[in-house]
Amino acid sequence: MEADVYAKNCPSRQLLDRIGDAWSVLIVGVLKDGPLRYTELAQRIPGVSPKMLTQTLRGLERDGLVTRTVYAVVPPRVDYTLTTMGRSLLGLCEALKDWAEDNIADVVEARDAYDARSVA
Amino acid sequence: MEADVYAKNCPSRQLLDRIGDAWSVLIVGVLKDGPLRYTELAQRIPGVSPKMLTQTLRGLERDGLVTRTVYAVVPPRVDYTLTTMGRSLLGLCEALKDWAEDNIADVVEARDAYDARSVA
DNA sequence: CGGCATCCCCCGGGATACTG
DNA sequence: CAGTATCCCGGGGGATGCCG
Repeated sequence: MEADVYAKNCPSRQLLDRIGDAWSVLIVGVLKDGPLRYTELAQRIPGVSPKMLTQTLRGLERDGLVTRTVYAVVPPRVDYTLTTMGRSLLGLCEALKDWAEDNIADVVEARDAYDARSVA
Repeated sequence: MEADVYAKNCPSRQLLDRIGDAWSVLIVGVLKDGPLRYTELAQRIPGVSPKMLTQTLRGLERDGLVTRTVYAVVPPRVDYTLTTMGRSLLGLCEALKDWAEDNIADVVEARDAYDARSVA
């Protein structure tokens, strides 16, 4: 299989979009220690709307990165877990997260410098 | 510096968006072997519109990941190069690209299975 | 609890055309 | 060559409200 993200119509480009999506990265990252319920996910990812949370989870499930388990109890309980493929993405997500956190200071500085230049 | 992508208002989230952006990943990846001109970039990234190319390059430049060098010649010549920080992203971009290309087959399969289930 | 439906607004981003 | 300018459409994504 010769997938090539530099090929215009290669589906691997869509995949790049998915794993680049900030919500996806955050969700995968937060699932690293085990299954979480819908509400727990919402709590650990401040700022995510119910809509985006559901939507992103559905996408991850469809792509085989996350498993959705429904328990037939009252009140309802739904667990989300990483699949094997999802777990293979963990390293990348953490690296992404670490890089962002390590370099944000320099980036902010670069932005200020750039913006100051534009004004002048 | 305590950056935390899981903090709602931390600028590192914006950074996550930037390095997650597919165009950014592709541009950084294609610059790994050295400087390229605007047109060369356009050629090596099929499907990118002039607008998105310029816009993404400006963003990368502003964030201090790419250097833009203008030569005062006719016809005009502009080179784009990775900065040191930009180069520090290279490993990540390649890992992203590799993961996408390695796993797209499984993902497509998972999607088909998921969609078949929905129809039924 | 864990959603899905709806409304609605904003803007990302493609296509096209023009300029220094 | 390396953009900028303009138009325009689709959809991303927030807010709200309802259901099993």
